[in-house]
Amino acid sequence: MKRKVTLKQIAKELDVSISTVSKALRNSKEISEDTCNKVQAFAKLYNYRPNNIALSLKNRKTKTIGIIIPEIVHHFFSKVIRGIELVANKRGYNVIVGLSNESFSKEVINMEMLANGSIDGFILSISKETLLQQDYHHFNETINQGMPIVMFDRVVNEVNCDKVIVDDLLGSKNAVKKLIDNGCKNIALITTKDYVSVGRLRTQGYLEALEENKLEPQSNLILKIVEELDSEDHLEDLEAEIEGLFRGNSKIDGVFTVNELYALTAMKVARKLGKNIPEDVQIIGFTDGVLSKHATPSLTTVRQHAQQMGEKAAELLINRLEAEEDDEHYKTVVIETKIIERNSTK
Amino acid sequence: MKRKVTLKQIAKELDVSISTVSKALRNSKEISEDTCNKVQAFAKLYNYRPNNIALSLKNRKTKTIGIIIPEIVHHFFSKVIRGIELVANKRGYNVIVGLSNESFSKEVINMEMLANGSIDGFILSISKETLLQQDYHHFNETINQGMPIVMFDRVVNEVNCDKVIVDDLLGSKNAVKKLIDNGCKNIALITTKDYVSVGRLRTQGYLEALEENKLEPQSNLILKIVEELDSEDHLEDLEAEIEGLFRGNSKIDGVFTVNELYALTAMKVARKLGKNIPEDVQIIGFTDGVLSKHATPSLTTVRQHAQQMGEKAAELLINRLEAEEDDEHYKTVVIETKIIERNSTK
DNA sequence: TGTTAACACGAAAACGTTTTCGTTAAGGAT
DNA sequence: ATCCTTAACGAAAACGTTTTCGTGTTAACA
Repeated sequence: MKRKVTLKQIAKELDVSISTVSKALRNSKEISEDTCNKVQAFAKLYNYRPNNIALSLKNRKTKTIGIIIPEIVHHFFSKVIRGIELVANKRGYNVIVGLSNESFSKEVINMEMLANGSIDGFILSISKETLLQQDYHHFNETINQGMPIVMFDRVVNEVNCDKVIVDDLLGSKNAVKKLIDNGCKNIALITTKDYVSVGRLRTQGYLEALEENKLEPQSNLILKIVEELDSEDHLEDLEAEIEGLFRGNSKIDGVFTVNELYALTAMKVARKLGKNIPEDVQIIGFTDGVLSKHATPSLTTVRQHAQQMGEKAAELLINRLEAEEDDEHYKTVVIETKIIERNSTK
Repeated sequence: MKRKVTLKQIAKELDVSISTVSKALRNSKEISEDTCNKVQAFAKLYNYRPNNIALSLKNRKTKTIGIIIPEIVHHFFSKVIRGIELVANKRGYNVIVGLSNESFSKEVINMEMLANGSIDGFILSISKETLLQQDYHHFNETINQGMPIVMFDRVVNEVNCDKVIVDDLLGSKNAVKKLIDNGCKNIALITTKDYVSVGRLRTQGYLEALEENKLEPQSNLILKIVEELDSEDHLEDLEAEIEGLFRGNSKIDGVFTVNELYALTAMKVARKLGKNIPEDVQIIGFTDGVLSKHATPSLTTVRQHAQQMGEKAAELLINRLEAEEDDEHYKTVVIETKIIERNSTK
């Protein structure tokens, strides 16, 4: 087992100084061609690679991006990571991942672990608990220490930084419009509680679409799911809630949901109640994940371009990291959504 | 914007030496109580945190684990990551992710980037291209340089290291046995080409189950899909292939597939051909992902316990990293599979 | 012969820690 | 008055780089 070889060892072996070795490897013209060749040959032979940690310490930058997301077993977030990784690697950066698991304290701890020199900047999406508590001091402190942050998807006005978001409002509005254009008169909304910003915005899009089409919003058509039911373990409860919605309103002929799972469950319930999709009820879900494409019938969805979001976020961060002077002007990039028509709508 | 404060700055400010500050912060009894308090108060005020990079350089360990996986937008791999992250964080390690994208060269490059000091050890699953080329020198070189590797799922005998695998053979065998017990006489297999080790093993399990039950394997019941059709973009081609399988053999009453997607597609095709599931055809898929649970009918699967695999892999790696003397004896941990019965079987 | 310039290289600082090994002064023992 | 111990602290090395600034040698030139 041969340990990694260092400049010092090469220097000793070749009986020159460390500086000479370093310069020779970088083809400095201070060093004679002879010595250069000798050093390079030796380095190649022993497979010399500069130690990243030493370089990081010296350069005061790590060429590493920290990602904090609430959950990784999730199509949307893993696609974002892929996008980040793609451009990060292309530009010579590594990516280090922390999971907040939707918990405030894990988010804080993870950020603290990484902020102490391990990374150059953050790309993150805020955990639900943090959104609920509205405590954003850890973000602002990090930024104050000179470490840039780019937020995506779940963002917040209280923090001044670059952001990448989907146009939740417009995306939802267009989806609901589509249902209206397709002839739906009684469109139900299945959404989350309002403190999740994306839930709130998508709800707003729903309402605006109704309003623009002179449809009266009816409170008994709107179902706000408490977050506990989101987990895979409470599918029956979720199903029961949605069944309640349908039973309470037999005229429902369209459903818009803020995520895939709600949409699939709604389809399941509708079928169970003897309704045909899309003939009797048309359904559109926000978030285009794996489930939608393979559902029966396949689900019409609002695609978010998750990978593109990741790419954009990485670009914003790296540009800022490599900018000469720091730009106090923070951008918010809006990624357009797109309706993917499948078989759950006419 | 206040930059991160260092020992040197504290020392200067308090007019003591760097050593004194360092010791005071660690409550060394070499330092008077008075000085200790003063230093600690100052450090707290300025929110001093030791620089991880400097510590890494000094200690010659980074407390960071490198993960290389072929693909992150994949339920199985993201669950493994979650498992790794879980125990890594618990034991004070961070996790840095590299994606090989199933490419040999990206795998090599990613490993080289991380191996030069950024991490203490690897957890990885081999890319398809690497498996195809059977070139494992980068793994062995890494290990030779003293950096431990733990492989999971896609492993290979040519590399001597700790491994965590699912019992693909037994899992498949049991699944096929179940189909046989349920009355199936003509069981089709939809698998991948043999160079993917898991595909090969699962195929073998299928064959053994048949053999043990005195059923003759029929080559026209076995469909080996070329990897290109795996992607989401070639769903129709995949469908066509599977339809060919069914049309070529109308007596098929059971199907075992090596992944979820094949299973779902098989269900789709069967339905299209007027067959009822599970009455006419029963289906079991390997890999218990999101699709299975939400399919219609829901899919009976072989669960792999991906998160548990990640946890185990992380344990193995960290134990080795923190072991006093290095143990030349490498373990292979086998994670038991479990059949999750749903509605695609009787 | 003396001055200068080019060449080839080395010493040392710096990045931020921790730790070993002094060093100084005070105080007690003899 | 001398010796020894102890408390409290500082200097310096080490981790592995890069880079700035010497420095010595040689050759060219007046």
